[in-house]
Amino acid sequence: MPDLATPLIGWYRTNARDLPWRHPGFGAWGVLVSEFMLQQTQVSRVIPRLDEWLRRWPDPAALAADSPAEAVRLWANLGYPRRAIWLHRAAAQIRDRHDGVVPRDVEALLALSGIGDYTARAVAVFAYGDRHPVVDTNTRRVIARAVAGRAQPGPPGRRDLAAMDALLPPDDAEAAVLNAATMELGATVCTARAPKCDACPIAHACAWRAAGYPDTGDDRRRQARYEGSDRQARGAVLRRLRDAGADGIRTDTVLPDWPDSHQRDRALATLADDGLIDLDGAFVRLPRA
DNA sequence: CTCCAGAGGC
DNA sequence: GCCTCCGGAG
Repeated sequence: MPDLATPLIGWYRTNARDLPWRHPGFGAWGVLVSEFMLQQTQVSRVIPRLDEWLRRWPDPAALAADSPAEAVRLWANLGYPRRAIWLHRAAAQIRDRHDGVVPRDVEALLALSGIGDYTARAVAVFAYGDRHPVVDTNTRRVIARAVAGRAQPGPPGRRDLAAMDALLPPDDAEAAVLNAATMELGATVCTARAPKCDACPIAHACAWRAAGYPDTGDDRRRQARYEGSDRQARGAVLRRLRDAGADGIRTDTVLPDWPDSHQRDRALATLADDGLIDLDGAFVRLPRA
């Protein structure tokens, strides 16, 4: 296999975007919060929310000492608000298990709520400089094309970690840069829709290009329609409660004109299950604890 | 419409 | 393996 690491690392040195979490001394807590926010959410939408969070909660103990309700409020419109609850729980776990210090060990990170294969390794690598494969949707697409010669990656799986691990240089610091560089290439050059192969530092070694850009089919799942979905109903309930006071509102005044009353009730039940709201008799509110 | 620095439950 | 979970940008 041709060496992809050297040209990718060289390209990254001069083409990386200037993002807050890449600044030296940003800190493991900042990296952790940014990675939670970046799960399925674009960089441009994360940056302002991240700044607000870190000014209000500069360390895990500060977040853990505040209420889940405030975490959900400041999460605002980032989407997937369970992440705000999980991050609040993770902050309490860090306080209780790790003396308030974001752990460095991947297994310890994986044991925190809301942290999976991607986020655990992203923290260990980008905050602490250790050597692990970090695989996100960008990395999966770059490997699918450059290495496997396919237009799109298959379903995510364990093999993705092994594939990235095989590309990592032995040196910890260089491996960390390659992880970041591969993600960056996928985000800015080897994009899903219109890849800019003319600007690609590994075009000469790309298996997909060498094969003539075959359309290898697309075995990805299609995402469900949002309009009319339970997710839309849940989002509407939470928006209503974020705007309400700490005491919440009467349950029968939540989305009174929602077209499907069963769907509205289902949204309330599943939000309560997720710990995103408290159903307290005739009242509903964001969770105080 | 698709895509996005995924995770967790089953 | 399968599915759900948000919301904005392109």
